[in-house]
Amino acid sequence: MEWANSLDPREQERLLRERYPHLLEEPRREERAAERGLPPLPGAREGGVVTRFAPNPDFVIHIGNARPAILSHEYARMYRGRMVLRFEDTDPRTKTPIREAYDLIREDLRWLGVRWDEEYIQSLRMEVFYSHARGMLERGCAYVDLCGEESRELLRSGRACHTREREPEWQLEQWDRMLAGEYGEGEAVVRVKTDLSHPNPSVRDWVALRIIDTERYPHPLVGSRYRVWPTYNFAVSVDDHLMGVTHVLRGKEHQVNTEKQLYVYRCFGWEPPVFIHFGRLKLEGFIMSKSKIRRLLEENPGKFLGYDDPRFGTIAGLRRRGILAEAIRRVILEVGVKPGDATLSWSNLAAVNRKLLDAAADRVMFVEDPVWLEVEAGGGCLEAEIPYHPDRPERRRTIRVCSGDEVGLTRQDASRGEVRLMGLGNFRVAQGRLELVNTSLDYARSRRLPIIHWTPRRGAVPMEVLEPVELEFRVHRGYAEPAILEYGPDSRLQLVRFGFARIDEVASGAVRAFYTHP
RNA sequence: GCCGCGGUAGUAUAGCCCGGCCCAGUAUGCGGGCCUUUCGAGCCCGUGACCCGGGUUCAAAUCCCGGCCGCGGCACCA
Repeated sequence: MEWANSLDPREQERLLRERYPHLLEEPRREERAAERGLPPLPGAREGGVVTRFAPNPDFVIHIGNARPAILSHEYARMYRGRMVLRFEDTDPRTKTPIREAYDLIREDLRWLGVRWDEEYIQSLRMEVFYSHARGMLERGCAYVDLCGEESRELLRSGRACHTREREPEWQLEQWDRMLAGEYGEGEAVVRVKTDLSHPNPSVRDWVALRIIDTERYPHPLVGSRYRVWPTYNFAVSVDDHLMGVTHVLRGKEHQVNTEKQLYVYRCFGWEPPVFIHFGRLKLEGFIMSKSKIRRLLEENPGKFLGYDDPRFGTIAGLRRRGILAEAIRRVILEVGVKPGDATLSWSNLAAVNRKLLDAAADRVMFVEDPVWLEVEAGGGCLEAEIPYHPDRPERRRTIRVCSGDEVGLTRQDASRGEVRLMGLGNFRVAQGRLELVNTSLDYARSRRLPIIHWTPRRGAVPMEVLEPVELEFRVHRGYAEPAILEYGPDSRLQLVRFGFARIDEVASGAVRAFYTHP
């Protein structure tokens, strides 16, 4: 084994091919297995799958929300079905939608590669919910509860408001009164008749529609046009059916909601979709919670950059840090639809991202906290021709360095004695100077000289790389070689021997970037 | 507290439905080597897991029972 390890990889492969050709077949089969994506969807048939992603536009989405979005999209595509995007904005009071969030969510989804075929906004479909509320009342599946607070007590002990027993005509009359604005908040609600002895009290005669004073809490899209609003469970049931949704993929926090929603399907005689609930998805070391992020933003003005701060687990934050959409897709597809919770490790996401980035990102030299040393090259000049990417040697820049010029090295490299400056030549560090030994690469190899990154002082660009560490930034200050100015914001680079980074801002000749990962 | 759902290496996942091919596969991490004008990538080797306890069985990660732990829900939120 030791012998085999000491061989050149090419030699290893050659020997393998010669002696054990069947072993080389093996990886290909495994590779195919690894690419086999999601498990089949129960009850799915080609062309007959409709999925949906239904966010509340009260904030941007995070990587946990990306799971249902990506999975829904992926399954719809897998079966050549459709995907619906539906904004669930039916609570202008406690989960007030934000006007900008609709677009921010669309943008995040598009960036993630999620394509939807239809889009709906629930606050624009109020008449649909009203007519179905009427339908429920007509059929005796629901009633108008006029008991207010008392109902909660009643329901807790398996009883209900006396209006539950009234006939449909009476219910419809009350319903019209609700719509006419004759009742205030809390005075009248429409409840769905369920099993009053259901073990979960919240399921017992759950509320389908309630009154919200939109004069006080206007909705960002429809203002105070409506006072009667459907609850999540009612709106979802109606819409999922009307939109032909066949498969609902959502987190397990919705398990109980599924039970509630089934009452609506039963009332109308609709066939319910297949419900699939999966566990929570967290990203190690990141804050994902809407409320927490909002609080941090409010309580520390100036400390955070916004909802897309790279220290947050929002899609926008990960994007700003330099994570690629494809990396997020891959890890989410790998996690799949298990009911258990999953905590993505950062190193795992980083590894997937690195693999993708490595093929694409140009290599540029950035020297943190440089030591400037004067070059002594026998009075002459040297030119370093360095490819931007090892796989594309034809694209390269030239850096010219003459005797008397200064170049910057990291403190550590400057204390090494003899080094090879990448692309330039071999130098001895002595008395604060860099003395040229020769330019032979073979020499550097035979002496096993460290091959290091560097920057000329002339034209060096001040650069700051911000590395997210929990809720802080570790700031790396230094200088990058002049070529960095060829890249604008949103460029993703590999800073040689430092790590991957995404340029966030280039202002007055200085660059600010975020450290993505090693 | 009540209801529901889960527990495979540091992390994620395969296998569990239909017990043997699993002294458990893969990815990532970690350790080492080779290669390479990067401490990156690639290649090779190694490392490390079936929550615990009973039971059924010739045979259990897989089936049954009990326990422990984790998560979710218990809104006129979504």
